[in-house]
Amino acid sequence: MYLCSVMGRNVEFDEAAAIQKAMEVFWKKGYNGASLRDLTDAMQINSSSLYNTIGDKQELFVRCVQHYTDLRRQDWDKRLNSNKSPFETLVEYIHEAVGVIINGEDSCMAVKSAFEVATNDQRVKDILIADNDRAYQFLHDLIRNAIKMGEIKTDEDPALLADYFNSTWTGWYESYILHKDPIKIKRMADYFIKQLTK
Amino acid sequence: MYLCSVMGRNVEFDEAAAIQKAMEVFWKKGYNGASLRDLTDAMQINSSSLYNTIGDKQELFVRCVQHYTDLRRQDWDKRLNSNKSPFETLVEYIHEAVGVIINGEDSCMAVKSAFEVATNDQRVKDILIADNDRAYQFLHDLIRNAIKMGEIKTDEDPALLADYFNSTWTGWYESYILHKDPIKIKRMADYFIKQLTK
DNA sequence: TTTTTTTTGAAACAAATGTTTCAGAATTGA
DNA sequence: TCAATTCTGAAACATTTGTTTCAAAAAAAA
Repeated sequence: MYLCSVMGRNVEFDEAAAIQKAMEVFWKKGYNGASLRDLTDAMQINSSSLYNTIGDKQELFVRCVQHYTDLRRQDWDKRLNSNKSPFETLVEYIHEAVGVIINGEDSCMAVKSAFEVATNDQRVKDILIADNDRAYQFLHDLIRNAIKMGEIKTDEDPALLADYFNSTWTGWYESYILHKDPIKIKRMADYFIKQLTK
Repeated sequence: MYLCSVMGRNVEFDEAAAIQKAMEVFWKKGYNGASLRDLTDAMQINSSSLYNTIGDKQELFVRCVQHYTDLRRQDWDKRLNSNKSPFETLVEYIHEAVGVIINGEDSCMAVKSAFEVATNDQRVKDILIADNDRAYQFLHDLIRNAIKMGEIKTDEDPALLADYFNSTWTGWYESYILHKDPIKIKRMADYFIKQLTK
């Protein structure tokens, strides 16, 4: 991708940090709502540097979405490799995820991007599909293992339950944007957990 | 709002038809993605006419979202006033809604708008809240009456179930944008109905 | 008809958009 | 050290943006 070939000056700015900053702008304002000035201001670089190293606005957005989903992947991996039981891990995840919805101020970038640009930009769509598949895998593994270990008793297909929760999830964000009602989200989360255990 | 006071020329274009056209553009491209040229081209009016009768871009968008939610309200009213039983109405609605997700090509404008602009535009947010409340009412009425008539047996709170479905709903749109898998949506819908009946 | 008021169409508006240019600064290897 | 190469900053680029202007057209009331 970037070869520090033979000679010349080195890139001055921290690319990873710049992507992080750009991601925050896109996350908040959306793809069309974020201007290049917004972005370069936050990244603290000149547009010439941006176009030299990363590329145009679309390319930058792709990188930001990729970064966003990478962070999620890391979180899921960490949780899967903990020494807690599957069901414990699942419940903890759901509760923490509710916390993210309630305390976060900008909803979920993956969801926002799916609705705003996934239909127009195939590369973004592919990244979001991969992210969604990993979310599904995460839930599916936990539910399946919880059943195997007898923590959950259900005659329902774990694949269906994973799909169902994976999508249910999105609606909680919308609900919270409109109603800003933490209790409502918590009740729905509790209901979902209850469905698993009976 | 508009008084055909005493004298002068009449408005030439059909405002309702123009709003409908503008709505379709916003629906497809989003608020920031739709330019005034896009809009006036579709509406087949000059921008001076737009600014004279309706107002600026924000005002136009508000009217379009209002129009979108009006159409939904009409649909719910019609269904509530049918001579079918509550449960029958509910199941029919869910199935038709699945059909809209699967066959429609632009997801749901209310959902897209919630994620793109509800956090920035209080007027849009208020319209979407009212719409969401009506959707809740619709589901709540049907579930409550179905229980009363013995069509549904559940020890769960109808209010919770209505909330739950009302938000679940949104995730099915995202799922379909990414995976374009009709079976997946149908299975989730069937699972939801099954939850109600047992 | 004439007068009065309003809408329309085309053009123009300033500001903002995404992107490129290029001279000079900086860093590397020789 | 010097030559070679690359990055940076500021400015400029052509478009596109949302919005306004205004003369001409149209229609209602006098």
